[in-house]
Amino acid sequence: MNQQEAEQILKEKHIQATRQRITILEYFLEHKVHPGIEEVYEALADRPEKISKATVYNTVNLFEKHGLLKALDVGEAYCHYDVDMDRHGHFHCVHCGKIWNIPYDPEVEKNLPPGFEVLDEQVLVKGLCPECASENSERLS
Amino acid sequence: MNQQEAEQILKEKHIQATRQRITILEYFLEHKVHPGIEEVYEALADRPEKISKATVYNTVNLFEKHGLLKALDVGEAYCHYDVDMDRHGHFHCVHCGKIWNIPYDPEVEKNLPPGFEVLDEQVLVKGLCPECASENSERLS
DNA sequence: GTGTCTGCAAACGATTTGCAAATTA
DNA sequence: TAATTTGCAAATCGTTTGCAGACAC
Repeated sequence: MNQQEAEQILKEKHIQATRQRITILEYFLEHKVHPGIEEVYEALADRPEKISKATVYNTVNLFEKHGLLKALDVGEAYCHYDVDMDRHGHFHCVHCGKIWNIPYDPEVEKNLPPGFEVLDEQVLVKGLCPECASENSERLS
Repeated sequence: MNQQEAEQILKEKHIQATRQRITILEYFLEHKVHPGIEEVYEALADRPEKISKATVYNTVNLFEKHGLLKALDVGEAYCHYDVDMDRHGHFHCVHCGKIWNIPYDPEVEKNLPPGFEVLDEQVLVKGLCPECASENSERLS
């Protein structure tokens, strides 16, 4: 089902729908929780249609250029990617490393001096997720 | 003047005030507009007290750990650093690469589900600065 | 004097790239 | 068949690290 959806999306964007590109986009559609390159590569390694890491990199860059994905850099060594293009921010737990989507109000642009043209905005909050926060307070008590 | 200020700050933070650390912190205090490692290194290369790039890296990491600086990743290959620890966001011009400080209202936390503990937040807007935006519209007309 | 910091060069790790073989239309 | 894409391995580049000598206290 996602296979066909992925192929359809690629055709709409006028991106040649190769086996590898369909598989990678399908993976992103099924795993919207911000995978990294390594994660995509590992996940697809055991499939019959083997995909090299260079292809994962090139494909993800291509997708980003066409607006199918957004890079999400939380300060780790590598980058995460996000297929969800709706406006939302991210919460990054500095303890367990998990990333959550969070809502935020559209107020950034109203504070911008005139003349600036907005193309994209990112809101990133770092801290402790509920689980890690409670672990932490237990340790202290 | 900044020399003494830098030394003072280091002592307050209980960081051993070496010649290199004072020089690097002094540079950041004089250049708050988000320098990168390379920029700091190049700027201090002609000074009598030569500073290796490894030391710039180690020192900046040390400063960050002690809360003197914040890393600012706008998606370029390398990182920028910001000594201004007051709450503010950044505007990154994707055309000329310049970075501006911008204000934003504190509304992120109120949208956060309960249990999340905030340590830091970053607001990054990408787009065209007034200069590049007008250049761009001229080209189109 | 003793422990910490610096500089150098080598190591590292994520990402990109050149090119021949494979795949797509 | 012609043009594009893939896979591999090598290259790239920002950053980290090991270690001997230099410096701070």
